[in-house]
Amino acid sequence: MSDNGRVPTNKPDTEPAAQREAKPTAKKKPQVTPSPERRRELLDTAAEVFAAQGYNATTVRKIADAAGMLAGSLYYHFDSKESMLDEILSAFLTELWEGYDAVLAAGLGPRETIEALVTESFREIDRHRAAVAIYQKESRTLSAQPRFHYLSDSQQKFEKAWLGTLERGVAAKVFRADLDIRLTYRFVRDTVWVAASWYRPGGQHSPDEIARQYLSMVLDGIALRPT
Amino acid sequence: MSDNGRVPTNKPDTEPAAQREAKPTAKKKPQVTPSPERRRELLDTAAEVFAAQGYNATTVRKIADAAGMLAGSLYYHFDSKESMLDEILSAFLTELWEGYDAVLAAGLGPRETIEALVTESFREIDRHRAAVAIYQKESRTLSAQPRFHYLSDSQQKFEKAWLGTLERGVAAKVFRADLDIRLTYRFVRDTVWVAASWYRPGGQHSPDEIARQYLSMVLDGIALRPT
DNA sequence: TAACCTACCAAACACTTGTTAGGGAAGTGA
DNA sequence: TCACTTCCCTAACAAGTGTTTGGTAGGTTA
Repeated sequence: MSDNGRVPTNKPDTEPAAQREAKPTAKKKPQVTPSPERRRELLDTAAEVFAAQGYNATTVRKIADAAGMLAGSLYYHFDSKESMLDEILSAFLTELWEGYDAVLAAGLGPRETIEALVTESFREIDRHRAAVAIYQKESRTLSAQPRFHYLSDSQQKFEKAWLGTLERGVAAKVFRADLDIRLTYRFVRDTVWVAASWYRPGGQHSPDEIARQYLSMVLDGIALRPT
Repeated sequence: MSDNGRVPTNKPDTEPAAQREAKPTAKKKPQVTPSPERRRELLDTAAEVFAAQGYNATTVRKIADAAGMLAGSLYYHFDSKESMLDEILSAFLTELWEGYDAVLAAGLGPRETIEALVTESFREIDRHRAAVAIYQKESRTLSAQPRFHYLSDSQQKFEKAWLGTLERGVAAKVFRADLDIRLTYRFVRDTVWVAASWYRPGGQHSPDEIARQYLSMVLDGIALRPT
């Protein structure tokens, strides 16, 4: 994606902890225990609204509307609008890196690694369309905030994985050596992730088919060459 | 770009008109005449802030800060935050279409047309980086508003030009016929315009050099093929 | 029945938002 | 000197913002 890095700090762990203990130093959230299923539901609708309107343009009242409740009621489940965003993004990144790490650990050749990463990316777009769209729009500004520093971490790890693979490919003479490698990296990265802005699940092509055609274009180009 | 269409309605003309006449039916803006140069200056700083923070996250007070004045003072030059955005985007689109129309009228072959359009696009990104970034982030949501309907118009015209050229190229056997043409369109379109998110003028590569390498990747792919 | 918990509502809070109204200082032209 | 214009400031406005507080209906457990 256009701005990413380390595998996210395991938010899903730190937060339930805060709920369980309810230390006297922690100011908010008494010992209520909202169900995780309902939280997931609400996060999904929140993600849709964020993706459609943009995070800042989305009011908590709009989210509540979409969820069929009043604004204040959201605060039974979450302690702020920001932490909804946080949970949406970190959940997405956690799952993304599960897939990526598996690919990177498989010991494939450079070309096959790129193919697997692209395919995996389109599958993530398919599964987390809203989260990816939010990430695309907001990550640049968010990563300045300490709370969302894990976005920068992820971005760095992301760049290392892709750039490294491309460099391996150049060394192994499977990728062209006459291109600026960082330009190539941004090219491949962006072409994949912008797709989240137009992709709709259940469309004409499956994620794997889109990945196949994208890879064909990126690797071999769109020009017809004489046989 | 990712969401575009017709050449913008000539805003630059309708508005000075409204100022000159000052009809009794027009509610606001008395007969003051702010200098166009100062307006341009302020629009440039506003565009930078919009691009950096996002339109909705940008308060008029932040713009005023960046311009070294107070929020209310902006309303001497503009009648709303929204009309600043309007002017930024329509000025950009006007210039963009000047370049595009010249290319399309030149009667080039399909491949040469794509090359010229891509090169022109990177030059526009170089000149209107902020406006392009704003356009990328906000056009999807804005085009729903009647005021910004010219964004949809531009998007349609844009798609027609690029898709038509690609189809001509397939018919002329200079582009591959085995790809989904709409996928190809989005691929080429997005690869070009996302560049606005990372491009900084005065960087390592000139716009023309970036265009050259991008074209090389898009047309011939990044894979090294046996000679 | 009583106690308790979950999930929401009703109503307000302090603050920020875009915008406006009434100036006033500095310059220009007569 | 006077009138006028340009450009900004001060101070406020109403609406909308995220968030909190104190409930309460309905279910579950004892």
